[in-house]
Amino acid sequence: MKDVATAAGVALKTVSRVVNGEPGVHPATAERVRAAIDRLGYSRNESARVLRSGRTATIGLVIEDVADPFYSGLSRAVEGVVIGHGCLLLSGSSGEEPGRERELVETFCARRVDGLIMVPAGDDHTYLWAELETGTPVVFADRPPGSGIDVDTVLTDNAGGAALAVRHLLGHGHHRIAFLGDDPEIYTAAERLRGYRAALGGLFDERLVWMGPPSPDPVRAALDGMFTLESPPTALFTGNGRYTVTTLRALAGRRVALVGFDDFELADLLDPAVSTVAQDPSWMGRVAAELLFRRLRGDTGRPEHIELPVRLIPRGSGELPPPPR
Amino acid sequence: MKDVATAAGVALKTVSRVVNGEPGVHPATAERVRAAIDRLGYSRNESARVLRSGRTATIGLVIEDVADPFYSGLSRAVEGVVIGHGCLLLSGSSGEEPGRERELVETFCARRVDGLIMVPAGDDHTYLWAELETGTPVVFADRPPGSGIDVDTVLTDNAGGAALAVRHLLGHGHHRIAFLGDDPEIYTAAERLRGYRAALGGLFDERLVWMGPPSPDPVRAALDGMFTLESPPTALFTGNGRYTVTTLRALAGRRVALVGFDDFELADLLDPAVSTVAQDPSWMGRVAAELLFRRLRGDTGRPEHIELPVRLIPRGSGELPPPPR
DNA sequence: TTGAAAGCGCTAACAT
DNA sequence: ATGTTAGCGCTTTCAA
Repeated sequence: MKDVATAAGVALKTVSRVVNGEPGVHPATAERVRAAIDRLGYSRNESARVLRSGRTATIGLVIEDVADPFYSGLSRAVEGVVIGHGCLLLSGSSGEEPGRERELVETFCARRVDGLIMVPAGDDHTYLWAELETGTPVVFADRPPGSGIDVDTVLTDNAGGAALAVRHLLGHGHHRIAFLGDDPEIYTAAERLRGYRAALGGLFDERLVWMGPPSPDPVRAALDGMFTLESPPTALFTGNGRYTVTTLRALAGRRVALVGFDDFELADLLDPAVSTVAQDPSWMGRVAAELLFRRLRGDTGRPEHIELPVRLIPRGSGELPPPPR
Repeated sequence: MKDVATAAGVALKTVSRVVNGEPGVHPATAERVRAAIDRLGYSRNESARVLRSGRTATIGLVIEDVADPFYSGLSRAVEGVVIGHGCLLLSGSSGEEPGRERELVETFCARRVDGLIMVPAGDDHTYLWAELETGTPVVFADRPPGSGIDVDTVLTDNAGGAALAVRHLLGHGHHRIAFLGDDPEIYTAAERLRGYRAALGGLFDERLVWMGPPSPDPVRAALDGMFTLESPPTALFTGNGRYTVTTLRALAGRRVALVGFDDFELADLLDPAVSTVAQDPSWMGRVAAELLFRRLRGDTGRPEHIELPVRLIPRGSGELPPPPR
């Protein structure tokens, strides 16, 4: 900046004004400065600007895994809003590990992000206290913060979506509906189980519930176990997109009624086409990011707790009737 | 840092030493400092560190779209390597717009990233000259840089993969093999067309080639046109994952032999299961990132041009015989 | 083993 | 409309 000033025959501050588009610079002077900038290939050092001004124009995003379509969709939406506000996005994947989540958050905070959006992996977020006190806004997405923290949160109506799926299957004559989902330690899985159970009421049978990681072998074993019960399931409700796919593979062509939580590409091309309870990851990302920027603009209202609705997309698999007895 | 120093009764420099794990601090002193750090909830201001030291420990990644599984897989792999080197990843999507690509690169450079990995959207990268001269290493992935720039590059064997697909279909008795792919302005699309054409030799017929954006209506129209030819195609080769899916939808159940470039989840569950030419996005990401860190470690050898092999995964659709005449 | 001082490149506050 | 000065929080350099 000093060199540009010398080259343009002005003071350093004038260059700063031009670079920042501040008013009160004579057009001709500004032009001279811009010419010097181009000639010297100058570009402002953001670290220095941040150090002085305290504003980084950076938002941190912690998700579970960029390679998961749900989170990459969410990322893309967050990125869009962030860019639209002239900011840059730092992002990282926790891989469902609380320690990694915390490391990422601490790294982002050390870089003085203006705000943070996170899909938590752990359930203890008291380590955020210090940062929250300095005024950095934090928005939780997809899963709520652990106890002791109350900030803006954007969730999906998980229980409602699960109930929707179960009622849909009940409506098509099923009484034995199994649930396969993630470990209930994961918030969304627990909520979906809750909705499933509530909608089933007296029909609930714990032998038709299996929760664990969505790996092929355990899922196949679980299904085999259920199908050899005296009164086997006639319909399945799968707790997320990965589960749906793993389950479909394990079924190996057997035609069983199925509704899956999470929509996925190609659901319409399978045979039967797969009925799903669809969340909208872009919507969640957009809402979370907008909530964050509202805080950055100075909104100090009470924390918002938004629950996004889901919709059931009937495509065939969820409308299969129970087999005749 | 000053406050921590005061609290611990040492000089500021000693705190700096402890924070950076520099040697030459008495264990007891270090312990006092660490206690003060915890008590005060201190975390180092990275901007100040960067300003002074010049090293940001940050890598920039420009891709086409995080929400595309190919690029999200690549991102995840890059992130892994970057984190493993104690750095942070800045990433952004160009959305296939050269202007946006350049903006992202400039933003990253203004933030003084230590290095850059990019999937270019445009074909003029002379704007990188200034940055390259300052010693910032740049690695191109998936597509090569425009002329005038020679840096490390990691590509897929696009032409070879296309030829593999075509030879596979020829081997199953097809003579009329259509190609549907992106606009040849996109490097990978042009290369795949080249491989397709080379493998077909005299059988090449430009009426069986359609290139454009992978939108449902145009693709359906193109297919309809080809299938009403006097001598219609008996097999299709689709130029990327999105194309494969769009084409499958447009086929609406018609059984036509098909091999798609890019593997995708669920390819095995469709009927017929889809044969693909599989690239490995994670591998590409890892190789690109490792190339970058090699440069950051000071390797000044000539630019590397790596071409990753692909493999054909036969699943059924590529092995369908031509219909009897 | 520890500390003091200089200064990275910029912007805020205050002149002129 | 333009310039001057101080200082953001840290690392580097040099000294004790």
